[in-house]
Amino acid sequence: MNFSDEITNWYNANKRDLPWRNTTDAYTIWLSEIILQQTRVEQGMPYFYRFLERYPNVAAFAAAHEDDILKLWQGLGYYSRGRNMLSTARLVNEQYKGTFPTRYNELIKLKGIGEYTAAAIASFAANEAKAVVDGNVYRVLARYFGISEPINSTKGKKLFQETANSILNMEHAGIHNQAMMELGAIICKPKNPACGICPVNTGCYAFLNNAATQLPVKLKTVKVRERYLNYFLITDGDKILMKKRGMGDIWANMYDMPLIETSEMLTPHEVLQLSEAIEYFGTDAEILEVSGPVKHMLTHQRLKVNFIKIDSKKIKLQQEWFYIEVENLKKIAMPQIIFIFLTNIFTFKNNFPFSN
DNA sequence: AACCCGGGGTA
DNA sequence: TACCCAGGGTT
Repeated sequence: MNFSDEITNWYNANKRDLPWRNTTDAYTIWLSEIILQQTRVEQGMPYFYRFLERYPNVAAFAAAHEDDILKLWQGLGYYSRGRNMLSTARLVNEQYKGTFPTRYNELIKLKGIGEYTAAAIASFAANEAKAVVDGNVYRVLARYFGISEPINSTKGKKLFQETANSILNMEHAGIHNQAMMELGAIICKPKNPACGICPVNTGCYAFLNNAATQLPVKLKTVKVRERYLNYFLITDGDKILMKKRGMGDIWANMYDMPLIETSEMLTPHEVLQLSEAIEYFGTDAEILEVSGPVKHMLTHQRLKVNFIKIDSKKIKLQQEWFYIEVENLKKIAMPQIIFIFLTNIFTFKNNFPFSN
């Protein structure tokens, strides 16, 4: 048996029962693939069910408002995925009459769909002979063939794609792709791979040369930037002052509170003396309570967040600021750290999307 | 080519 | 802490 047959047999006997594997509907597969980008299967699963229930087809998705998509996406991260999906759903609804395309050359044109996702949808929905290369596949190929070219270099990406193409089962591309990824997820894991029970270990470079820990090779990790965020908790009766974030930074178009970012850690008192703070709140703002700094790690940013509850008689409402009933906070999409903070403060019920 | 975009699990 | 996860977009 060749490589593809070996892993396919293994896959058929050992695969996980995942909901998006029981359909050839391109919309459903698209939904699952976007949700699973840089996201663990277990983490994405509840979101997949919730999105499919709320938006069972392209037309339903296309009719949604961005606020609704972001709210449903809350907690999953990489929120541009949700915004791009809405854009793509609307385009498909118009130009493809609500029928999601299944050809690679059509899919690759759509916003939020790159080489991996186009190959995944095309092969799963229509069995088109396109090889997927995701994090799992990089690992399997690097180890099996002993490829030490970095997976995140231009040269490496090309080489790995060509290698994946060369072993693709042209008649059963969908199953082949699933098997490649499943092998990477279940056997050929990043740490402590289960080489002893791997169906292709007898031909594996890394197994034969005890090199699994050295492969794949990945170029330098990006530096982590430190940011200091000072959020202001301002209430008026049962209302709280919130704002909508703009584009061009983390959490685009989501909601948080009035914010002053500083280049270093300042005390709440020092923050209130900044000209920006005086413009917002005047010179007589009173600090009622302080919480923080709360550390929040993103992939490339280390956030240190202070929450400052103030009482000010002279708040100058800014463009995107507004008061909202605390009861209605559960309806708007917030970054996780804001959601957790406000939940702890107010314990507003129905902690949608997920309280666990 | 380099950088940006989240949140959570794991060793 | 460092690395990874069914990556893609922008500059």
